[in-house]
Amino acid sequence: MKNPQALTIGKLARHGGVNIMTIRYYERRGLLPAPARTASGYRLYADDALRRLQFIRQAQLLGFSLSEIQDLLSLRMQPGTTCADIRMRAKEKIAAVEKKIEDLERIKNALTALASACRGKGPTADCPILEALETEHST
Amino acid sequence: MKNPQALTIGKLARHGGVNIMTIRYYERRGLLPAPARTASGYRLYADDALRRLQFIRQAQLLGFSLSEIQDLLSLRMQPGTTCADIRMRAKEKIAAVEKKIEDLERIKNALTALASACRGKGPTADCPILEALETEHST
DNA sequence: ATAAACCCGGTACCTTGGTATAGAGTCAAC
DNA sequence: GTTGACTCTATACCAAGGTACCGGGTTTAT
Repeated sequence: MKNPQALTIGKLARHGGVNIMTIRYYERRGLLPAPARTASGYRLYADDALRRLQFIRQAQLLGFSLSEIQDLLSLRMQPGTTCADIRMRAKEKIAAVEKKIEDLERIKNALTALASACRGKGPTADCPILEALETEHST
Repeated sequence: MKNPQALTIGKLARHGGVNIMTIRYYERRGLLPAPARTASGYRLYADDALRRLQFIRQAQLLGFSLSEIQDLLSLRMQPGTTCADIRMRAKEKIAAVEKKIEDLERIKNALTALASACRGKGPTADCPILEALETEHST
């Protein structure tokens, strides 16, 4: 390991807070480029691999799937891609997140209504929650 | 088919709005009880299977997983289960949904901040969205 | 110099909620 | 009385995002 910034896969994994298998998986998926190898076949990563890993994890935290992240990464590489392209992806994701939030709000309201209709005592035979579940119902 | 209310799997599927395979899958998972069979092995369902199917679908719409639905169903069967037990499941689900909403709100806010930091023109080299993704960041 | 820790590739497995396919048997209608 | 629609079982496959195991080779530390 002559290169001072070269990381073995284990070190990259520890620094990046992921599992070694995850790194190999990302490489298979094309999210991480295939790194240099030692004579014996060990992967050797430069620092940019760590930044790439961070990119992936941050994007995941923001709700992007690995496929979408792949898309973001390849956009970034393609010359001619503009900031606007990236921003569009972000806006699309915002819209998707908003939709998911709305769906969950609807679910929450329906559940809350059911839970408050149930006075919470007695046998299940006449539980309004169970009853409601047995009948069609525009949630 | 002497029984007037007996349904073949195909009819049950159509009435319930699901795929035939889904019904068999629910049976394998234990969500639907194994029905009676004709001499030739065809499944024959009574009307309560349809109600059960509706229960499952409604509960899914409310965000319950199939395992949780299984739990609800077996709770309902157990004598001694009270309305309060059911209500507790509903409240737990409400809390989980609320947490998911909060997570998504956080994601949405982070994405919105990034998108508005990006003026949407120029090359990707200095796109604030991409930059933000490369650095650790308490979302 | 030898044990511990590391790494290799390949493959299989996990969860969730189904869907598809194959090859066979059965039922209803014309 | 045969064609077409239906059903049967068993097994495999899908997305998504990994995780685990295996049998071997390599490095590192003592």
